[in-house]
Amino acid sequence: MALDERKFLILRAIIDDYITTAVPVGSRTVSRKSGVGFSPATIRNEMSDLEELGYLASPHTSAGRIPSAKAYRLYVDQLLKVGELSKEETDFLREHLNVRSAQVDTVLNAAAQALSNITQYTALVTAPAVSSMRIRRVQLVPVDDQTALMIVVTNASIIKDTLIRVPEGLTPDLLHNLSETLTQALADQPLSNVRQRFAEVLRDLKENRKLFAGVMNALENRLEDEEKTKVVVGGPSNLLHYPEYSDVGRARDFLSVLESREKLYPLLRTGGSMEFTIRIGPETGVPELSDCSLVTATYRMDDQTGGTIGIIGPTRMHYGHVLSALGTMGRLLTGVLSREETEKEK
Amino acid sequence: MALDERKFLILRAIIDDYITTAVPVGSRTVSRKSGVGFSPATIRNEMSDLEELGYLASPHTSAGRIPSAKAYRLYVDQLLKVGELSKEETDFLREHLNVRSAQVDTVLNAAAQALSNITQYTALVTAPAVSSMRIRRVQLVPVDDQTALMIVVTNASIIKDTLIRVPEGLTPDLLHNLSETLTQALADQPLSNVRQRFAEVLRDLKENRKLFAGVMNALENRLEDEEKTKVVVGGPSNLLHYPEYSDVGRARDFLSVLESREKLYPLLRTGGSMEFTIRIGPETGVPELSDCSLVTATYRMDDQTGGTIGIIGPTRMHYGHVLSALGTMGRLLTGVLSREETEKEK
DNA sequence: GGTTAGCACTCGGGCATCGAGAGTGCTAAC
DNA sequence: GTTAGCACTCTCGATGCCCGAGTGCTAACC
Repeated sequence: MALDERKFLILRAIIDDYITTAVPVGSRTVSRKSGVGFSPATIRNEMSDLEELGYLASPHTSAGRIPSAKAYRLYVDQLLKVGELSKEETDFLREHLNVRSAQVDTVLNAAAQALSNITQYTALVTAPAVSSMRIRRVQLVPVDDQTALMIVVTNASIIKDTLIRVPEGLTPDLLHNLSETLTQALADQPLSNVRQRFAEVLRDLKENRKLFAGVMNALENRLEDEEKTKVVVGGPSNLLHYPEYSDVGRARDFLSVLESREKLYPLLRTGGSMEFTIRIGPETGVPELSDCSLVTATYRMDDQTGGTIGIIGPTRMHYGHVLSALGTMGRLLTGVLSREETEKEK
Repeated sequence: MALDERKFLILRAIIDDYITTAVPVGSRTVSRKSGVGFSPATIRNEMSDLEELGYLASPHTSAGRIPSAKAYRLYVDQLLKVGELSKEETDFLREHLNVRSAQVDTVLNAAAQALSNITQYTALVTAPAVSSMRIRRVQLVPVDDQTALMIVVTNASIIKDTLIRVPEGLTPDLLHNLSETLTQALADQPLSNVRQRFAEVLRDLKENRKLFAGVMNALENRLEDEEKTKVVVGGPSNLLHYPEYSDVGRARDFLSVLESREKLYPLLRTGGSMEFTIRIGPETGVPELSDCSLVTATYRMDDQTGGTIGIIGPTRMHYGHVLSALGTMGRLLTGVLSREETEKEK
């Protein structure tokens, strides 16, 4: 059975109400709402239908009804009107993102903080994917006789650094020269090409072969590590405000998901080219999050997909507001991380 | 009134019991304990005295008694026997600390993780104080025409990096030379001396004065920032297991303290030269932590005080175990961070 | 005189009871 | 097709009650 106009209307009214109150909605409540000109009895019939169709559920006989995951799905797909963020809110986000330091880490932290503040849910932010970066420079810095620090400067001034072992007797000047060679070979390459380019360099090389191979290994390992690890969480305790988490057990479960990068990270792998991804309850695939929803968006870095930002909240979250907040933040982040030479820190 | 032998005995029995059960202790329970050869009635008299002296409190008439902060104070000062960690536990800590990466960040994270695991409380770890570090190298890496990345390599391979603005037209080679000059001037200096040394370098300098001044500013700002920010938290949700936090409101308050570096950091400023600092309940000075205790210890880096590690738990925490865990971890960290050339990553 | 048994008393937690309120589903009338 | 009415169900909060745990006091005991 397709849902007719009136069912949509009623369903939306119920969801809207439930999102703000977290209390099961009864027929009287819906009937009183503006825009619905029917008596409770009529509403009841419709609600009964909606329940049968799987959009509503009753916690028990004499409570009202609450929307099911299926209802939220419908809601975000068809009923949702995404508003713009208010001027104040946009300014709030922009301001919070305007940190002195140009360190990407700091920016991401600020972003998570701002998002969690503005939504009052929990924010997740991943670092830009390495695949979206290009190498600017590779620099080897001597640390002691046998160790050097390899520093990779990418666009957006992300730094990856690793200690590598070097043959003894390499002078700073020699390392500097090696750095130049490496930089020339690798500059402006996307990181995904590194292995290949490296192989070419290696082929043309006479001396220091071993060193270069070591550098390459270190580089690759480091990048893989990095890719997997970094998720910044903002406002983890925000969700404890909501009645969904008045039970400590649930709260603990939720928080322990946030502590485990392994569970968190897959959720933030961007699913295709969509601007937004919304996962409702069970759709997250994480049992502990079965009454949470996760909304993610991506930001870009120099026209490549950069990273993911997301909000976790109860399934009855304010999807509209969250979407617009993520949208705005995505644009802001894209701007900040891509600005390159356009702006300088003081 | 001084406490006689028997009062000590009884008080310890009560505290021991309460620490493991979290349930108010009655006279019968104490009497049944091994080592106490008195009837409940006698115990009652003593308990009554202890209450009058401020060591015990009764939640209400017909519950048992619970230890006061004063009692815990006495307990840790005089009654506590600090055991050694078991072989297994020591191995556990060592193993968890044995991470591939030599990055200090990673090590600190691992330490926090291991500590929270082994104690089942919440662990705090601060990065080594900048004052305890020495500069190994200063390196300027070109990023684009007007920007360079300044990298400071310190012992324990901590990296501080900042973008600075440079005059146009500086070639990589020139920057490299500048780096050499800086390194020679600053190498092996403790960071606290930097300003002074810098001034000397600056005096002898003819060209590039401005650039050097810029570098110096950037360096100092960066260091100050760093000092204030970094606190690694391990197992924040661990405390939610305890009945003290069966109320979500308390849990939220606690967690929000962990989220605020401002409240957290002062707690970890090491108070003097003590090996351990124990702050019980109100002694923390943070209202939200009034029924928590905080135990901290320090680790060293190259014979300087490095940073702080700490455990937050309920006031009825297993002080003995926590102390030995912190002691062991402190030694391990000191070892790892000071090993310098003694070991290399694969 | 310190120690202990006995006993009356107190208090909170658990449990059943009860009524109020909210909401439903059904039927019959509009 | 819509609505009013009504009986029914279920939760929630309040009330009262009992039980157990624990205390404090007194008097007896060693």
